[in-house]
Amino acid sequence: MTKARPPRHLQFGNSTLDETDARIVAALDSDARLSMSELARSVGMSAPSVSERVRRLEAGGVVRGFTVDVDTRAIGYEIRAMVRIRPLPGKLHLVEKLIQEQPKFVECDKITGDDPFLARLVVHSIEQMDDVLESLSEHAVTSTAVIKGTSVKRRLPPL
Amino acid sequence: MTKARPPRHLQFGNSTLDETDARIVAALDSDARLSMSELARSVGMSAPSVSERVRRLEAGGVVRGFTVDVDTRAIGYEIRAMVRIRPLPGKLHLVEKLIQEQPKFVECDKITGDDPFLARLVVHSIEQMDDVLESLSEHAVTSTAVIKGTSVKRRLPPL
DNA sequence: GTTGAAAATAGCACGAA
DNA sequence: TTCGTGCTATTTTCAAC
Repeated sequence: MTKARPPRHLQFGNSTLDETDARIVAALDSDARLSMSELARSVGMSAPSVSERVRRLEAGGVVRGFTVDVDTRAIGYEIRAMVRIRPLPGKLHLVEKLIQEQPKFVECDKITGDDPFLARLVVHSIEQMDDVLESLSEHAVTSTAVIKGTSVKRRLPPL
Repeated sequence: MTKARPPRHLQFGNSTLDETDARIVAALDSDARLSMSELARSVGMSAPSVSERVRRLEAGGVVRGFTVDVDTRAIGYEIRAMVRIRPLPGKLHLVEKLIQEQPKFVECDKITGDDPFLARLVVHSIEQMDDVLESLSEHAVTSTAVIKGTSVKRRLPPL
């Protein structure tokens, strides 16, 4: 009896990608709008094969979708900040809802430690940042660190 | 004398987008692989016009590119964490370099406050997380918060 | 910004390895 | 089961307006 490799459709969920899938994902990460033909050329396969692999990567949950990388500063959001948020006793769910409903919070993770939330905030000005933080002050304590620059731009880990 | 609106090609860099551009960017954010035809239909314009607007959004720096949203858990990175990093005296640049060269740090911002760096880390296991933090311990003090979940998935601020 | 034609591409069925 | 070929429909691109 030969050592069975799990069928491809079960390989997603915890495992690694094969060489070809990794190259496809990496190529799409640098330009998600590549045509299937270009993609196929860059990995040395036919377009239908690549197309099918992308479909499976999406179906398997590895690829959640394709998005645009917008420079928020270019549209007037001059200030970015990371805000740690500690709701007052009994206000955890209320505060989470307030964060979700404030669209200038562009991302928020629930984390371990003293502060349950860590959120990314973009605003047009310091005054506007103060307004947003002020609107939470009744229900939570916040610690804000303004972003001065970027050391590592969002990237994929090793595939 | 009529109140002059700045010409479109100078509008990027600090201003807001017009209604159509905002709809285009929002549509691309939810699916960056939409065809120009579909995009054109959704905003009620011809394909060449939409195509030209997208080209200008890229040239103007509003759109930096198109990326894929990968679920790192689906490829085995079970643990995500936010790590605050405070280099020891004189080691700021060395530490920044170490962060940049560790591909499991998938993002890192330079921030104000006691800890100069705030980095996002993805790892396969707690043991692997410890390895990464250990590799910095000679040059920096770290504070790690494991991500338990997400309150706000990365999204665009109001356009 | 729109239209229309030519080139490129995507999607499908089918056959080969 | 995965990949490649050939077909048709759709899309992209460019020109002219």
